[in-house]
Amino acid sequence: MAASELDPLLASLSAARLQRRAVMSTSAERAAHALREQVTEGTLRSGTRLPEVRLAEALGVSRNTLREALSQLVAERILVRVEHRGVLVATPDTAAVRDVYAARRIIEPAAVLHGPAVDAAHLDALDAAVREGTAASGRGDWTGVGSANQHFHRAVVALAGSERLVAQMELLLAEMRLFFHQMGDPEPFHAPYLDENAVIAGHLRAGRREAAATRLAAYLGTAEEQLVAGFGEIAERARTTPA
Amino acid sequence: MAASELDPLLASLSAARLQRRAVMSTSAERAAHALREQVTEGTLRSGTRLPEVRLAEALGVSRNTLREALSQLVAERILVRVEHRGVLVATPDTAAVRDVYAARRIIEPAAVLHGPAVDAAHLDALDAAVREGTAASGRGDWTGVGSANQHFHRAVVALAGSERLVAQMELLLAEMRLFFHQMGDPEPFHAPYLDENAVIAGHLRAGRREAAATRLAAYLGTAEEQLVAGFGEIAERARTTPA
DNA sequence: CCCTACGGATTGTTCAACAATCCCACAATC
DNA sequence: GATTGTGGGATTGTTGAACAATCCGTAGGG
Repeated sequence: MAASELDPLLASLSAARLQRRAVMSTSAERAAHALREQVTEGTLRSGTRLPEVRLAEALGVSRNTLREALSQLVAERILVRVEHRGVLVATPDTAAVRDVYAARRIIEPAAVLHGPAVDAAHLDALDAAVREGTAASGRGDWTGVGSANQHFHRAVVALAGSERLVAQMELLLAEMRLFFHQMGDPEPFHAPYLDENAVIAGHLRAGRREAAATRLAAYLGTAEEQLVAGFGEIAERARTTPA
Repeated sequence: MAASELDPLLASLSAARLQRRAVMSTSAERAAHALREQVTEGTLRSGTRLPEVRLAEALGVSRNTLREALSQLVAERILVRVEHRGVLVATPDTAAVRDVYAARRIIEPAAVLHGPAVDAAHLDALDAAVREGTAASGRGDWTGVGSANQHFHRAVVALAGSERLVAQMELLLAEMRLFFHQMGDPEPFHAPYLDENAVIAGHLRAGRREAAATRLAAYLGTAEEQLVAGFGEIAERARTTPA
């Protein structure tokens, strides 16, 4: 009947409505988004307390609404809540680095090896992230390189074909931003991996999954050790120069 | 109506609230815990709406506190929030099953193969879960078998040595409970896997990681197909008997 | 130097209210 | 008869103010 003519239109309309909803969202989500950005950009540094009243005023929302936003970020491990003391920006330690990398070493190589969704779209996403990284590197924009790296690893996990796995990976990657912000000079933690990403993307495009997986696994191992060493230096400095 | 269906539940919730007060810290967490339990136990079925005022009264907390709890459960994918319509118990579909299993097929075999934490404590946890399952099966307690199964797979992922990965796995397993509650007869979805769990635990205790991993991967494949078939039947029934 | 009491600040939680939005039933229209 | 307005009621999103519980720094007292 005429309904079949109408169906695609109806579908596009309802899709547009959902999208508008997702963009506008509720004020709690907007507040959470703003805070998350401040933390991942490094404007809010690890350990800073977030007093509810002042923060609520600054964000233009009520305290109750703010608390919903804070709870969400606590669930994402970006913030930490201490009872009757408030929420603070999480301060990762060596154990956090080891834990995150233990998870990544399970997920990422397995996605590369066994992911069922190695198709054109996902390969293009990988290449796009690689290009984004080299472009940012050319500008000396190391924060940009960090974002590009994040996009690369999200694209890697997307090969598994699971929205949920990607969402969980994004939590790990957001926590990684906290790691980097604790390092002094970001360049040595990002620069060496630009070429690695390109090589891995090339392997995958050529169908050499095992090569890509082993390269990625090695990559994750050295990156972890480098970060742990960085945290060791921080601890050393804190020990020798007490407040 | 849905109201009369909800009432006895509300009563039981308010009864349990005194019990938990001493154990858990904040009342938002207590409320979230109580609700999560009701959903995973199957008392609250998929699709039921959770009106804020009545639920807040039943749990003995204010509406604002309840909203914090609901937000947390929404983040866990146990509940779904529709703007201006409220939160409902999530109703998974075939896509959700496929997505969850895509994630599990990445994480679990990799944890078995490459997990660095295959020590006595973790092997004991596996065996304990196996015993818990056979015991529950002996009582004909299929909900108990489901819990034991959940514990088994949590123990499998714990081999990876990452708290965060275990936490993420627990979200997937909680969502699995929703799948099972939509199936009519739980037995065929739990019984076949008791022996499999025992075999896998045995392989791991003997150091045969590859054998354990391949067995686990096959296991996950058949379980997924079985669940998808179950959901197909539900859809079929809904199509042939319209409301 | 250690302990303790005290006061201010912050959180945990509640309550009451209002606008925005959705749902449903009913009337009006073609 | 099916489709389209059109209230009215219920529910959510959000706010503001309030109070008790708890923490933290500080000032005395031993």
